[in-house]
Amino acid sequence: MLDDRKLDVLRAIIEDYVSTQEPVGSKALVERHRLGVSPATVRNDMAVLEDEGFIAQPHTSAGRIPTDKGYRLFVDRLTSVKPLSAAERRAISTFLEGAVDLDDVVQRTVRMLAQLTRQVAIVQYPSLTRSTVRHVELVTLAPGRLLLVLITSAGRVEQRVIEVSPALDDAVVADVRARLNALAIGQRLADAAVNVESLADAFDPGEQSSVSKIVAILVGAFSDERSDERIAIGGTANLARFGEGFESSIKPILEALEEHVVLLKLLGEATSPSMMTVRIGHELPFEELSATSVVATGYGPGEETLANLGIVGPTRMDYPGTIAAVRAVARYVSQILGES
Amino acid sequence: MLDDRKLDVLRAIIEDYVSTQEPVGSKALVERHRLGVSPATVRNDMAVLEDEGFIAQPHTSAGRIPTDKGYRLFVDRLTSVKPLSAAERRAISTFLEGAVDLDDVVQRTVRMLAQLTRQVAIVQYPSLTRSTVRHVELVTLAPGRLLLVLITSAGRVEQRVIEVSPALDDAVVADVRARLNALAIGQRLADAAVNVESLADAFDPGEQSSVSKIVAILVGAFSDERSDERIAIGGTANLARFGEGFESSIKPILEALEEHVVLLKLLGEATSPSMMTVRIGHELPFEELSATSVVATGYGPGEETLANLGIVGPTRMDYPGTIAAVRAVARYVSQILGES
DNA sequence: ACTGGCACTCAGCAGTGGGGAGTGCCAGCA
DNA sequence: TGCTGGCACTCCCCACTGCTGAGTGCCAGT
Repeated sequence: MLDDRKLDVLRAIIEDYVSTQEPVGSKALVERHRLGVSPATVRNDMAVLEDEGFIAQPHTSAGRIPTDKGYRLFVDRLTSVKPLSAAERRAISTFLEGAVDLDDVVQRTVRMLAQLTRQVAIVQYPSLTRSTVRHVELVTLAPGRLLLVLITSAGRVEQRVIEVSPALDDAVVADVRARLNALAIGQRLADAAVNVESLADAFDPGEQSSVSKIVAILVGAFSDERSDERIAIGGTANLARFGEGFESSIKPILEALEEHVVLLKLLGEATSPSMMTVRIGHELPFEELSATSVVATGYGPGEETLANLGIVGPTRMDYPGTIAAVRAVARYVSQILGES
Repeated sequence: MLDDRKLDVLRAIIEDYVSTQEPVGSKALVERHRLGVSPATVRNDMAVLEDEGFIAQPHTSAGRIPTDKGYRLFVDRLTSVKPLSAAERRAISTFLEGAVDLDDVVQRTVRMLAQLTRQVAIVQYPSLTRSTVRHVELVTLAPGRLLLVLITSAGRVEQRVIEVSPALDDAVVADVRARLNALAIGQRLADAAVNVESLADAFDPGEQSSVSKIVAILVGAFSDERSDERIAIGGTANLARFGEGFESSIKPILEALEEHVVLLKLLGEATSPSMMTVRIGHELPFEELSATSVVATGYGPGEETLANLGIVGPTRMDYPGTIAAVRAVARYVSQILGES
């Protein structure tokens, strides 16, 4: 039904439309691509493609534009990943190497991604709940006032100030600290939460209430859902560049960018670093984003996925290039996280 | 030269223009405002105002719109702050009270500000260099691998991982920690940096190199300029709402929002919490932002200014309402920071 | 000093009429 | 059977036109 030439025609239409942003006609097609057939033949093919729903006409006597279904076929079957240039790879790697802490890694990543793809980039901070405990620190700031610091394998640091009464004496604090670390280090946060739960039992009755408060707050930090929602965004200025009939989509996108919950839904379920998720137009779970596509993937050291990153742009985008860029950035940042 | 009625006319023009976003004519003016004179008289006044540069005509036979100079006169002399409603005050206070840490305070503030003003809100994180040291903590993660945590009076926490060789023994680490705190607590960061500088001299030759590395990194953290550039942004979706001939300004604004250095310049020099800075159109140091105004102020406990916050919006904005909202939010957040 | 009246200007809008890009279909040819 | 050239048709886009109405500046009168 769809022979090779028809697929070629579809590919050519998408390529032209993406670069010119204008409906493409049969004549222009044969001129720009060596299809080896006449415009009339292409017209027949186009009619079939239109029947099948891969392309559409904005109005009679205009060229064709790809539909979401057309793009879908294109990314699934007509696309070969085009590797980044050596210069680009070098740029990514040196730029990311320069990061000094996790925050910096994320900021640099989002910048890099926005720059490479010329789209709006989104990077989720490494998930707390999915990483392991590297260290727990407990410090007396003042009598009865403690600072709890939690450091995870991905380099994230969370801190909480705790007021306890009665105040704990330094030796007890040291003891609590040692026991907490013994129970938690190397564990996934969820498991660590379970492990430390009954720690207070080991202490004198007079200290138990204070210790349980510490434990409660630590468990709270271990399982804080909110902290999984931290996100960095970059390249919003690219929104203005999309232009040409995309204006009406800018508002919903800006709104989505403000709502981190929506964003997380856009990035989608965590996928392994080697899997790319591409969702096109109406495939997204939001009506207003029907002119928008999302390209996302997971990242994290090894095959373990700590969080997602990706880009948001118009359905009319350069999928092969974008996919390659997202993948490359995900790999580099995974590597950086693995080293530290 | 500019009698009271002319000023009334200017005020009326600005009010109407801000609410309708359309050039306002003499007839419409006398209908909507009880000026007590005829359109013809108003026309004469308008001619004078135009000569003086306070208003302009987009084209002959159109109404007048205010110029930047007109807005300037308006905010300087024709405006009385309009207090927020009790409900708004209550909303601000309860919403900000709920914050759990500094990050949360800043996030909530920027949200609140965006919501109240319906503009793009910007909040600078409390300056590191301008606050004082609350606590310095030094923790051994592994032999030769230390974690340095710096807590400031505003609740900011910075951490650094330090590799030292030879490894320091726990007793020495405790000693360094105690001395650092003795020298730094309560000091402004810049002073603390000076104080700790020569700490290494007090240690054995074998330990000196490691200790000086710690000191160097701490001093680096004390005086890290980059960290003064941390900024939170909210309400970008409001950009889409400005609409109507403002589209061309969206791109420069989005670009400015990406460049934190530019943003800081927009927020301007730190002003005391009781001073408002209003910069209108061409008064801003960026050509491309000539259709944009910035309303900003400082915030921080007492009269001490830790950082700035403000909003960015079209020159055509409701200045009295916006100024009131920015001021109110700045006061509340200052209060919250003072409590903790 | 203010007002009513009047002539003038000009953006915006609706209506009009080519021009051109693109299509669908058909008959002819390999 | 599949490709091609030709042709009639559709309809967006653009430039042009004329009209309307809001708004102005000016002047003479109170």
